Amino acid sequence: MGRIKTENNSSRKEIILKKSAELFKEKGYKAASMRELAEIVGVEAASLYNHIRSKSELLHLICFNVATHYSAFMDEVEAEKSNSLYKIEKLIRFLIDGMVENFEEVYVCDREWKYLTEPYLSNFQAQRRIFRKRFASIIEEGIRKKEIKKIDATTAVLVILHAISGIESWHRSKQKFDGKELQENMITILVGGLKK
Amino acid sequence: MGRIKTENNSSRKEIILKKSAELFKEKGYKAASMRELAEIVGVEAASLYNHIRSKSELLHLICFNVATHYSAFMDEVEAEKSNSLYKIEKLIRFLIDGMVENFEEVYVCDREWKYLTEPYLSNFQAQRRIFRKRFASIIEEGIRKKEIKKIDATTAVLVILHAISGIESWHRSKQKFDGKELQENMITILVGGLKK
DNA sequence: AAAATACGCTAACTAACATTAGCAGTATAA
DNA sequence: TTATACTGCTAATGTTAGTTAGCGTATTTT
Repeated sequence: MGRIKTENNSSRKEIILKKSAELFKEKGYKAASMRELAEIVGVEAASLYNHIRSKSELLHLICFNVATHYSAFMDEVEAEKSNSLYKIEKLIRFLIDGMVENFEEVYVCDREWKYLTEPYLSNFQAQRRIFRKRFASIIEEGIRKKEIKKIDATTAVLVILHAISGIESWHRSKQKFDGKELQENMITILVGGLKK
Repeated sequence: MGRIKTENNSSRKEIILKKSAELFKEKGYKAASMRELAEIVGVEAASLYNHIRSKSELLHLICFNVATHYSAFMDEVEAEKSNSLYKIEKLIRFLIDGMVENFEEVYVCDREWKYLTEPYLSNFQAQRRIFRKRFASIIEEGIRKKEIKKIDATTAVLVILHAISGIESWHRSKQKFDGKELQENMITILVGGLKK
């Protein structure tokens, strides 16, 4: 078939990874086959294994890339000296940006992580739990400081995260799509719903 | 193995359907196998086919049960003579109730519908599109009547629906769980975010 | 230029999958 | 009680899956 084109200093493995995220997003991890992936990449299925260890390696690379990215941003936000509502707004904007820019990876991480194998599965779940707890702490801080309504912080986190991960439907319905406008609308609804 | 117990006037087919929803929810449609389902039901895999036509029939029965249920409730709400915010609150409560009471079916309908086969797939997508449009119309009506902030109604629908479908995480984190409290928190955040 | 490594190919393997055929026992209705 | 439909079983079929082995060619390194 010919070899994988390796342009703009991304390795062959990175190309496979990127294409696999697109495929996993479209078909779902289980329904996506290595033969399909190979065809997209422009190579025979067996050739993929010169670059990757297994199908499941692709999934866990995708998931942990996203998780690490999220965790790093949370570090930044926590370090900041500003009120809780602003921190939350910043988080929401970051998450929406991530959804818009790295759509496939984030989507796969959100919806397909359950097919991770041990020990990655447990590790991933732990990271996710921690992220949510840190998010909830910021909300609780806001409630204590009377910036935010008295609500259950866990539920609020859940509402925010799932509202954002739902952006995929948006993607499908409007092809030309204004990330900024989306952000402003969601901030209005979500931050508006929290503000006292 | 023995035959399927058919207690409290539910047919064998209904038992299989119920169990399949649980299995599809836990493993995902593609990853769930008929052999697993058979074992759960207490029978050999081949025996299932005395009651159902195929694996995919199970999925489309689940999805269309939910879709029909949703559509019927939307009829009710639209017929009502009340302000938009109240209608929206009613819809949100209904959707949360559905998520809490028929958890598996709703979850599967939400996350696994893409594995429907034609012509069911197109049909389902159409029904879903219509439901969302009707929901958005109620929000737009509220905006016109100045009950609701000036936001993009489509985005608002998306935020609400995905926030609710995210209740699954809740399910996992707290086993003993108060549906009413969840409802009040979500109404506060979501309706609060819309109200002018 | 020679040696070593990277890469892609064909062919094959094993496992799991949904589903069907055909047969036997069991409940139901005549 | 006999006939009919129902329900379950074993065995088998055809597909598709992920992955490996082994070989040849291209590229990179020495």
